[in-house]
Amino acid sequence: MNERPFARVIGMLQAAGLRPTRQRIALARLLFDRSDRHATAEELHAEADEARVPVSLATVYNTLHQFTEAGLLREVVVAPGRSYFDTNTREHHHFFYENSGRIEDIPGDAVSVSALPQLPPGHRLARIDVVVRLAKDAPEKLD
Amino acid sequence: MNERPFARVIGMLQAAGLRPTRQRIALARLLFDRSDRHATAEELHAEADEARVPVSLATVYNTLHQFTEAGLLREVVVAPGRSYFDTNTREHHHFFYENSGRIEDIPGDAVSVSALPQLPPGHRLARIDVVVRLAKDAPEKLD
DNA sequence: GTGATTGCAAATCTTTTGCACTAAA
DNA sequence: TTTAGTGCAAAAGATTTGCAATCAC
Repeated sequence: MNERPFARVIGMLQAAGLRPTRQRIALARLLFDRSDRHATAEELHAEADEARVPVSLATVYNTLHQFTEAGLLREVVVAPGRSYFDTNTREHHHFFYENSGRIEDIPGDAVSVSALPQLPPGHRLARIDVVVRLAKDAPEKLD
Repeated sequence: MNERPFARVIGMLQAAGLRPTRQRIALARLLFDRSDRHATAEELHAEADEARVPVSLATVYNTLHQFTEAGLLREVVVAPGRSYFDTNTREHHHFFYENSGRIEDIPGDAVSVSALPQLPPGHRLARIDVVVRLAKDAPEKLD
């Protein structure tokens, strides 16, 4: 196997102040080798198993949150009962396919908020999330 | 007490095709006697108990979903692990106070989406949700 | 009466936690 | 070594479901 990806990922972890352990390296590779990824903990756990890197689900959860705190991921909440973790941490928004539960980035600034409301006193803007919810169009169309 | 509210609420339920049972009437009154309400199932259940109308938590959940399907409520997802039900079903958006977990309507069209992205084929727009996430103001002013 | 609705408790699902064990520095 | 990180299994929430009892029509 080549080791370029390992090196990149190890550097990324160290830069974030996270010890590059076997499981963190494996999860980071799965997450960041593809951009604009929206993974749930469960999905990532399954992928790790398939990739022959056994990691406990608890560690997947811990790791996702550590990555999020370190700014490597962004947590996206669009559906009740589960969180998605987005490898795209730049400012952007999402399509949400209500039928399949899939999330997808809205490219570039194809959507933007036109006017900012007056913020309540004592508060600052943390982030604006725009979710464009999509339903299946016609009776016979698939997702 | 007075029975105007009962009549209004019973009519609302019947119009929605829901049999006006004691617990649905009680929950509807709690929900709709105040506008722009954002209740969680747990909160509403507690309120019902306080109002001396014992309703099981399961029924609260069922009722909230029935009301939502009937178009009387709108489910809002902003934080992992819990759903809010909004009595305002018109097009509008939300402030989310990250510290307290509170939701608040953004008045009028103080916020609006400027440009709609091209929708993926086979899909139609179900809804656009804009969440303006607020954090407590920092001691020092940043930019 | 008859079918819709409710309540309860158990079941599910996602996520978190406590703690002994293991591995990175 | 020493300390951070991991795994497991149990716990914690939030939500749902199965089914007998109850209520609206």
